Amino acid sequence: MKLVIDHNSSIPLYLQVEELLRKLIAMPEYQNGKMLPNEVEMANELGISRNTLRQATNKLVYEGLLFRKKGVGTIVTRPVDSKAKNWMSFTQEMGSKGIQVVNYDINLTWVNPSKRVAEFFGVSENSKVLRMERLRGSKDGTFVYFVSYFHPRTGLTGTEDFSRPLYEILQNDYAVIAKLSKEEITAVAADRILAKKLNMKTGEPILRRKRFVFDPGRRPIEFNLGYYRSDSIVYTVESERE
Amino acid sequence: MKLVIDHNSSIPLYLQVEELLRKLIAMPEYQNGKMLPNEVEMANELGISRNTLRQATNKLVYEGLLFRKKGVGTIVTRPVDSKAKNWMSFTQEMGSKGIQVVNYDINLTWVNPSKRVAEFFGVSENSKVLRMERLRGSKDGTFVYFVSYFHPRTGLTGTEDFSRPLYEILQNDYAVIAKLSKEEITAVAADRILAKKLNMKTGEPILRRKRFVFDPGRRPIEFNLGYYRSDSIVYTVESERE
DNA sequence: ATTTAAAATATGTTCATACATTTGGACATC
DNA sequence: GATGTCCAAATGTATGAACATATTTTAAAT
Repeated sequence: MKLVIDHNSSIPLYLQVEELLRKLIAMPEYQNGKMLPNEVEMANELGISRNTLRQATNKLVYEGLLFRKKGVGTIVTRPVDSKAKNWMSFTQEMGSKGIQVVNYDINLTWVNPSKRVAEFFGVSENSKVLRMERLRGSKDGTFVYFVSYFHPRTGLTGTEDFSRPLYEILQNDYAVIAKLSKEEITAVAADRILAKKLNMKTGEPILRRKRFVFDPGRRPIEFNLGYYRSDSIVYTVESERE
Repeated sequence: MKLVIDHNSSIPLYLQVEELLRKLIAMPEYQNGKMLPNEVEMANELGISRNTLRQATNKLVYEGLLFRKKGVGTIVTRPVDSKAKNWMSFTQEMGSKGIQVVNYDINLTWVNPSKRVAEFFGVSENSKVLRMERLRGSKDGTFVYFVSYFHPRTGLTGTEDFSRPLYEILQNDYAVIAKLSKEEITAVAADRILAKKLNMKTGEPILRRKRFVFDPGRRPIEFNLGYYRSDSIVYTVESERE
């Protein structure tokens, strides 16, 4: 693609470049984790300063369409849309409280998605999605939880270092950014299987969380289903209204 | 307010300034449409370049906390919808789904607060707070929940029309505005009393929500403790991150 | 072959500067 | 009083440069 802008236009250069970048990263050859040309080179090619180019890219970075890695380059995530903050992964949540989290068990298989999960990912119920099951808890055994993560096309192989937060793995290694999360929380009674996993009695109350995770383009990237021993884990929400 | 930053810190100047600005615009004298000092002057005062100052401001502009008017200045906006659109009172939630909510029982008394509630309100455990207990549900009996509301000094008398949403009553009649909410959600087993109220069996799982509510000045205005039959009520959360 | 060190590469931060554009007020004019 | 002109002030756009820092690649040393 030829990178050209109009230096005599009344439209500011940085806006022209922003538009250009949007078109650029929408092209197939830039989809999904590809790197943009480096800043200095690209600025030269466009006949603008590096600062002006950065002014253009900043907007897209903020929107989550691009993200920059110092010393490496600027990487295309996946398209469109943005807003604000909140939520961490559980490792981080626990880590920030000085509690060490241990993966007791990790199980990786390809399975047929349930109807709802298939619908969420927009795939057939006959297709396969990656399911990662994790039993996790603190070293001292004061809390335990069990989560199943479902992934469609993210390219996870199963050989990753899963002691790192999952979102970090996805972002750094696969340019997939978790941006929006919708969760449903209910209380359920532990069945035999769960009770055994979580070291509690059948029928005792468990907190169940279904989480639907989207990338900046509102495309589904993960579904996860978590069961938490509620005597040890409290789910907290903070929200503000206008 | 003295505008000072640390030029020898390892934290980038623009981030320091960003934090500073956040504090600045949170102050009463900058609330609601007030203008910030102009860029050139402010940059001088901070001992940084105008560019660096703008880099800091940009973030807040993007978040909607500030907006700039060319030829005029930079203006502090009204704090608008910074986090989740999330949380309404339950009446509204249900109302928006076309389900009619009925107050089966309302109980109003003055009680001593628990240790945590006393701490939250900043009052003594020997003082009295208003407790309003509500058993509510749908007319057809498909769901039921039980909530206790605790209020310190809001002036509620108990003679109000409680078919209206509580937040509406507080806002319209007492100029108390619920702005921030922190919630803790756990799963617990129904005890005899709760089981009877909610028409379920002892030991069955219930969703318990503790909610701490603050006004715009971060002053505590309500604590409430809700128990929800989880087979009929799902708690949903939607959050976005940067 | 493995480890270490250095260099190359890319983004990150910061500054100084210049000119453009928009707005609002002062002032003169009709 | 209404209108128009001009100026000052504030943000908007753009450049060029320098150095910092993180990452990867390359080369050297062991």
